Amino acid sequence: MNRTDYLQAAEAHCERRGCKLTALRRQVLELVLRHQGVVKAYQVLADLQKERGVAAPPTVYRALDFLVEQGLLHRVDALNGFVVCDHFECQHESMILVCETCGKVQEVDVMAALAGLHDVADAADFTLSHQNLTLTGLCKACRI
Amino acid sequence: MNRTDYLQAAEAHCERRGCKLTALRRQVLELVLRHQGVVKAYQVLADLQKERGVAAPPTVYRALDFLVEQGLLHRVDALNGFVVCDHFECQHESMILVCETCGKVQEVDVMAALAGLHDVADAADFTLSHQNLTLTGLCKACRI
DNA sequence: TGGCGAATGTTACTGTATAACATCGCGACG
DNA sequence: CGTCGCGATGTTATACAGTAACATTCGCCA
Ligand SMILES: [Zn+2]
Ligand SMILES: [Zn+2]
Ligand SMILES: [Zn+2]
Ligand SMILES: [Zn+2]
Repeated sequence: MNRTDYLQAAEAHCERRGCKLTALRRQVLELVLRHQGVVKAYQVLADLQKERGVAAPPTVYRALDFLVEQGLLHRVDALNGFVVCDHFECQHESMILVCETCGKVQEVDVMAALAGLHDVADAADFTLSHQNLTLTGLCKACRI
Repeated sequence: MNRTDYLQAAEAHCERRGCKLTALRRQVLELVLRHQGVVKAYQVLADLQKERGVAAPPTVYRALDFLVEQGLLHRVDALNGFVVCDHFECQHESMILVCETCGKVQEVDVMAALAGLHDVADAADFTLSHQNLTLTGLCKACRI
């Protein structure tokens, strides 16, 4: 899916969910899309300032929070960052693989594998919510 | 295992690994042990200041980093915090369950369940390192 | 047109983490 | 005994991350 299609789909997605991808939110989403991999809030803020002169942290945090809420981005706790989700339409829990060497990030589907974790949690009398797991390791290129 | 035994075991553990649980590191570990559940670095810093007057962030961060390195603590990224590991002797990957309501934390053993995640990562040409997963949900008490 | 609620702007602050450099303490070695 | 080296700790300053609180604007609807 190219960037334009993505943004259009994202807008429709928000619409369906009863909220609006405003100009600002869209702009922030575009800025995140321009990077590959994880982006930090203050990087987005800097980019935003380049485009519109002034901008303060709450502006970008509010937009990022919104986008995460809508499932367009995932937050990556281990890196204090955000990644674009390219299958926000389907209901899923995210599993994000972060290469320790090059920092590259990929999201994989993990529904099945999570079953095992749910079992373990059940055994501990704990009800899991939706997860956003970040796993670290080595990507193909860096494994050599 | 009571606190004294724990500290003694921790010291031996470090010794075996070729490094030393110095007085400062031991003091920080004790401070973490005094809390149940997740502790934040700046909480430890405040406690440390109460005990020895002055202390700056690097002092406590260095000690915490050391303890994590030795496997005595796990870092909980999602909360910017740390928890004591009470089975640091055995080789394990941690899975930490955090209740979204009361904030209570428990670590469970998860070796088996991780097999599924390793399979998924393999399929994505990714070699997992040791993991420190944080899963959120509701604990027994808060599920009602 | 006026009023309401959501979104955004603005200021100021709290919390989290690290860089860089100074100093200390202690064992190895001549 | 010095003194060299090195790991641990102290100190200062700053970078990075996130939020509270309040002001203002904007778009929609009565
Ligand atoms: Zn996703
Ligand atoms: Zn890599
Ligand atoms: Zn553990
Ligand atoms: Zn609970």
